[in-house]
Amino acid sequence: MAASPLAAVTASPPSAELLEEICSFFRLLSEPARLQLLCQLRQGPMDVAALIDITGFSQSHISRQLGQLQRAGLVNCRREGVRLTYVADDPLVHELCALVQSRLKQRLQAQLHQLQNT
Amino acid sequence: MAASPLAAVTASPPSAELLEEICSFFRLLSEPARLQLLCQLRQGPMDVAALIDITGFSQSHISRQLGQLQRAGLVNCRREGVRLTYVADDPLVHELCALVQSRLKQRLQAQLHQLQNT
DNA sequence: GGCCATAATGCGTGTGCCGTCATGGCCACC
DNA sequence: GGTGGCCATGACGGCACACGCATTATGGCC
Repeated sequence: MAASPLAAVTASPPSAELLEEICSFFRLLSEPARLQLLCQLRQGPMDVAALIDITGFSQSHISRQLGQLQRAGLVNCRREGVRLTYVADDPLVHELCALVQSRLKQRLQAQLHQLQNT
Repeated sequence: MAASPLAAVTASPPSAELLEEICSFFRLLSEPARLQLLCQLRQGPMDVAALIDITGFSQSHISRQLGQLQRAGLVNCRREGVRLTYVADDPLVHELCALVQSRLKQRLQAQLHQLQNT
């Protein structure tokens, strides 16, 4: 059963617990700071200092966000001497972003089309 | 250009505006009430009274959430006499949920596997 | 037009989370 | 062992938003 990951969701509304978990996942991605970190780490491994430098956020904030992402399994870290190097090798986030992005794009095009017909 | 929707995201970190928009979209899905509404409407068109009955939320709350979803283009509504019937015929949300769900599942399996090896 | 049901909108409250300051723990190096 | 740089964590302010109550706007029916 449930050979396809689509089946369980398509068939009937998910249970309250599953729904809550899915929401928690989306919530992780709903924060610009976290998504920015993920997108930056997509480029390749980085230590915290570099992330602070790029994003401009405080060190404690970066640390907290990375902690959340790590608990969700979206990033991992390895020690490089005294520094921690974070990696985000999971393609899932970018699949999701790509889907949403194409959606936003097609929506804008539809709005543009409607304006031209007016 | 950008024949594949994956290309733009994979290549380089998205701009701040795009990132913000993507976050806003994820934010819509990060609320259990909204995601529940979307999942219910996936079953088929429904009027507001039915949604109130199923979810147990107040009428004003349902109305607000549906308004947000509608502005994002995730639901539409048609008048059926005095009632409004909402529809959510967009497969995107369920693609996203399915991806996240399979992710959660595989993560739980990994944790289980690790416990068995201990 | 008057009336009723349905949906949308101000308003207030509460809560959860973002973001920073300050502190504490950890590791390498002297 | 002492010291200094790097990261994590407790405490706190502030703000955004979920959620319900009460009210208003809107469309069908007599």
